Amino acid sequence: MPSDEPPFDPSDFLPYLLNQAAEAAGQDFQTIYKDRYGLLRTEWRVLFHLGNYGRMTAKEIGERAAIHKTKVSRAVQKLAARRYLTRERGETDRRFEYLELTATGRAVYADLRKVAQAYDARLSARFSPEEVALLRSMLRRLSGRDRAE
Amino acid sequence: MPSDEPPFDPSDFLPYLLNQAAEAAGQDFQTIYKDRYGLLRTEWRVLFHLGNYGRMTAKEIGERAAIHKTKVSRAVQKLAARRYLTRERGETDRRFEYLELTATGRAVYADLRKVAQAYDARLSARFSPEEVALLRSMLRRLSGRDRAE
DNA sequence: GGCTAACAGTTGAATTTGTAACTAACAAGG
DNA sequence: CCTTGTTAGTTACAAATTCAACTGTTAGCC
Repeated sequence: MPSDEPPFDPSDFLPYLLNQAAEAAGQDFQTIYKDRYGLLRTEWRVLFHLGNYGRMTAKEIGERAAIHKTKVSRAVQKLAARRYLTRERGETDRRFEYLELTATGRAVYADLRKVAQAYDARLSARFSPEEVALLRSMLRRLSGRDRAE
Repeated sequence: MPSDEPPFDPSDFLPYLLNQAAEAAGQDFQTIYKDRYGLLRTEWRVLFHLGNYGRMTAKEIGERAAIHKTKVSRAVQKLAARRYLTRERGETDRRFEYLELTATGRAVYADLRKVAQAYDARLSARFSPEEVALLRSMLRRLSGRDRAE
């Protein structure tokens, strides 16, 4: 016996829809970095941030990417074990560790970056440029990382 | 040393953006069903599907909501333990189990549904009706549940 | 019937994540 | 210096998720 009240399809519920879309959109790409380099999602993100912005600390990565520090910590450990990045203690403040991609790490980054761009283009191609632009801006606002609320 | 190539900010990458938005959008609501009824996300989803569409099997739920069968199985077990739903073996085919909310389950559903609707309205209010409509339709297409690709 | 394959759902072991407590390093005030 | 508080990062333990193998049941086909 469904409810008597006006239907409220779960698939109209924004958080639900966002989730479904995010999962579906990330699926194929996930298998690429997983199968090709054995990376986990967090690892891929950390790699991506370092590749794009260069040397930075774990804390910075966590803040920029909104990843919890324990996740960053574990991802960094795995990436370091694979020689994708090097860690260097801060000289003035020894609590920090400066992370930087190795040549290997940069090569992986460059490869995945290409794939990511192509993948993004493929997703975007399903809509008009204006639609995609609006989508991006709305998603940014929803994610609360855009100071425009 | 960031890459020499044109920047490709991770936060421009659609799967990434979708993920961030989904996480942010779901956060507050998650604490509601968690704190108020001790439900896990999957449990809440199963409850919602049964509340909205009425009696159905675990398999149907899994297909509609794109939840893996083991997740559904465990969610159903917890919901049954809390007497939120009843399970009934199919008479013609005893492999199936027909799931249905109890009065308690329906009450929980009704309450959460109200909250969800209000929550959705609050999220949507940040945009124009046209924008929200477009967002929903794009998300549906991305999630691949809309046969329009 | 009796064999095999397919299917709904469950369970167990291995991964992954989340929470909280922890270590090591610095900073500020006395 | 020596407390007290804060910060960057790690670790330990519990909770959740995944993957694969498993049970019980039905269907097809000889």
